[in-house]
Amino acid sequence: MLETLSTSKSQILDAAAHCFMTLGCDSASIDDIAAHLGSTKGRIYHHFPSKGALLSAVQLRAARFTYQAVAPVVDPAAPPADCLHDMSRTHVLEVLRTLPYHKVVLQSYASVVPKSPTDYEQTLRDQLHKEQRHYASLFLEVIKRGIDDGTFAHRGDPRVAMASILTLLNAPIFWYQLRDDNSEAFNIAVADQLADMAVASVQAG
Amino acid sequence: MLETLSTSKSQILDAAAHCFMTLGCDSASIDDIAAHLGSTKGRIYHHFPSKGALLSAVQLRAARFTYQAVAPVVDPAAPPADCLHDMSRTHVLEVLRTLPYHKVVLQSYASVVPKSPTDYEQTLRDQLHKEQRHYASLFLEVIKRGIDDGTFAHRGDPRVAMASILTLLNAPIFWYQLRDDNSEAFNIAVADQLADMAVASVQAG
Amino acid sequence: MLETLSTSKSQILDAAAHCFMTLGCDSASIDDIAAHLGSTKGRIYHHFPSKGALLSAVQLRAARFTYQAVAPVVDPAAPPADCLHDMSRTHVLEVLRTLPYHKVVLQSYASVVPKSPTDYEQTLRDQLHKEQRHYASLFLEVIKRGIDDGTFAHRGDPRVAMASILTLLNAPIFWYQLRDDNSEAFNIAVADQLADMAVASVQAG
Amino acid sequence: MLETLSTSKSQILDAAAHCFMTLGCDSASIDDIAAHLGSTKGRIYHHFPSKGALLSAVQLRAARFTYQAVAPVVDPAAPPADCLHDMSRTHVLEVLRTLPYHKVVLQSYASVVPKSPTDYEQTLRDQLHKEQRHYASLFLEVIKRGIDDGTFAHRGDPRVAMASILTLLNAPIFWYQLRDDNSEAFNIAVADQLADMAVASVQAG
DNA sequence: TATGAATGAGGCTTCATTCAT
DNA sequence: TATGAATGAAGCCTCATTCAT
Repeated sequence: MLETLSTSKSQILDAAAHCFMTLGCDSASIDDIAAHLGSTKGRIYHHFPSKGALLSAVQLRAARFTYQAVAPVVDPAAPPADCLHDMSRTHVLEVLRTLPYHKVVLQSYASVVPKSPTDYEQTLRDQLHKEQRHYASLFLEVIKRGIDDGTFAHRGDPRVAMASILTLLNAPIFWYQLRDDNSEAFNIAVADQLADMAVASVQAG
Repeated sequence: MLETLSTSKSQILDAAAHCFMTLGCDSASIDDIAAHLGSTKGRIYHHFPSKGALLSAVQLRAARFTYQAVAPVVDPAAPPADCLHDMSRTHVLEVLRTLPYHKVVLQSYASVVPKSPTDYEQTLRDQLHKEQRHYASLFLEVIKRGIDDGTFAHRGDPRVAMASILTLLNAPIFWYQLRDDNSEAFNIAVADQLADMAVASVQAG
Repeated sequence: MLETLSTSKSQILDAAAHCFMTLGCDSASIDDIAAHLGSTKGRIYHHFPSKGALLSAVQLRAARFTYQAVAPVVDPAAPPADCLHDMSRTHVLEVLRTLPYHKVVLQSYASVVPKSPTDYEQTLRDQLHKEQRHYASLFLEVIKRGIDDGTFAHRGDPRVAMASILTLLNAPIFWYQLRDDNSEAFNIAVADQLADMAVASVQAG
Repeated sequence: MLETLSTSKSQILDAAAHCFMTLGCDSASIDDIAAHLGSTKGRIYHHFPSKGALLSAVQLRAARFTYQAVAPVVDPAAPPADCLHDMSRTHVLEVLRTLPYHKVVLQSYASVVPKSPTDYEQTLRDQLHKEQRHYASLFLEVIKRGIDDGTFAHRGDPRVAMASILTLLNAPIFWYQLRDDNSEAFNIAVADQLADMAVASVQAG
């Protein structure tokens, strides 16, 4: 399931993520991506059967970036508030590190099903949604645990809380600008501030 | 500045918002919108000079929906926590009421500058950004006021807090499904839960 | 045949000639002409049944401008060289005076039959060609007279000579720029130079 | 600068020249040209980025046809009258040989700047004007030489004389009909008559 | 594996024209 | 007489995709 990617495939995915981010998923053409790679589109079509498949591959990689970063810090034995804080902080840092991929995911969250997806593309999309749900469940579990032990307030639907926290943690996708002078210290400060807010937003009064 | 729209223009905007939401800003074609209207695209081009201008008009309307709902409940004399709660609750309710428009705004937040915008389109986009900044400043002011009087915690940059809260309040855009059975009670429950979380996320520990 | 035009019609023709000249016969739209008039296209359609009819009316007026200027100076009793010189000089001066109209004629000389002309439009075009042939015959007659009496050289086909001379006299259409500082003296100098060249080009060596 | 064209590009240019000539620069559609080629418009857009670029390429080729024919007969050592006669005769013969291309040039002389030219299109147009000016200078030089040595009359501006002669030599573009029975003898007769007229038009009385 | 030519469907836009008022 | 809304046909151009090499 988590097969490693060839160098060529990985290069193509980076270029695709960059172009999808910069120009938009729909506006970026296969030619744009090929130009960014310094080759022709034939190369892309040898590795990915269609534009939709390429897009899904980018989104899948984005999901796996955060999963692989956050999963190790999940600790069912730790106090829920501490655990949620660690997970949140790690999530934000990873999102900032691999921003283009997550900007692409955002665009497709907003958008909708393609007009006529291939079977293969549909399979990829199903796989993506499955992994996204699994990742979200990591956050849902810790929140439920906190509600059960009284750490977190019991307000409305826990799934709404989870979705809202994940959205809050993704907020930098909207305003963070990739620059050369983005110091690691700045990223950490942002991650800490958002993790604090995330925990506070569900903490019992 | 807030000129009223002719009936024909307003109908076109509603249809455009619906199609942009359903099919995506890029995928939705002018023909799709015309078909939804039951007329020809000539009608659309008689009122809007380009697809980009139509999109900007939808986004501008979205910004004005929330502004006109929230501005009246801003009360500089009220305690910051109460004020922020009222504003948040009102914001969420208005977003749920006019969801298609805000889904469109989300998509264009994610996306990027069009490849070659007209001068006129650029003007519309500038106007939109100006009104969006003005709206955001309403939230920034109350947050600053709360930090100053000790109600809210002083964590990092207040602008990051403001942006994160607005993103959190917009979270239903990602998961809320328009249905016939969406009771007003459900909307109010969601709005209360999110307003609670928003205030808690910045409240002093 | 030479019915006088109403003021409104004449204004429309001037605007049309200006737009056709500036933007090109095909590129200039009825809206462009209406905008130049400061009204809407309805006004144009009240006076001219179609764009083709409007174009033909402009061309017809151009033909009549030169005819009405040159016809009076045709003098079958004068020496052919003198007569041709007077006609040529007068032609050039009139062309410079009513340049927009003649630029339009040039464009349609170059271009070709419209794809599907109306009967009415075809009638207008036939009328135009008839008047153009009649005007050309004035020049052909004096050239033939000069060849007969030995003033002019007998080289090849007299009709080729006539066509070439008319083209030479119209040459300023290609390079003359309408400006505020085009003095009458300048126009006269150009007219004299071209009339000299025209006569010399056929004069017996 | 004078790169050779691929076979495919050259075929496309021939078809374009023919269609532009037959139907007019504006009326001829890319589909018309593709139909004339027996292929799809995709093929044309693979080689030329826009209709304007295609038009400019045709015009550039026209300019180079006459330049490459006339440049070899320019002889600064020859008597001006002889030199001008040879150049004129050669020009006319070449124009008759490659008539479609020159009819296209005529149309665009008459017409005007496109409404919103691309940078690339503007570059092509500048290149064209540069080569046209250079070609015209060949004629201007010999005329000046004739005026200096007394062969040619000194009437007005030499540049007006040059422009008028070139226009006179291009006159057949207006009336010459491409037919199967256009004998070479006929072309030569026309070229001789026009060259005679051209030289006579500037000869000292 | 990669390229360059070619296709064909579809989208945006323009515009002459008509019509109700 | 003039306007403003609306239509429908057509044109330019883009682009994902295929194929021969």
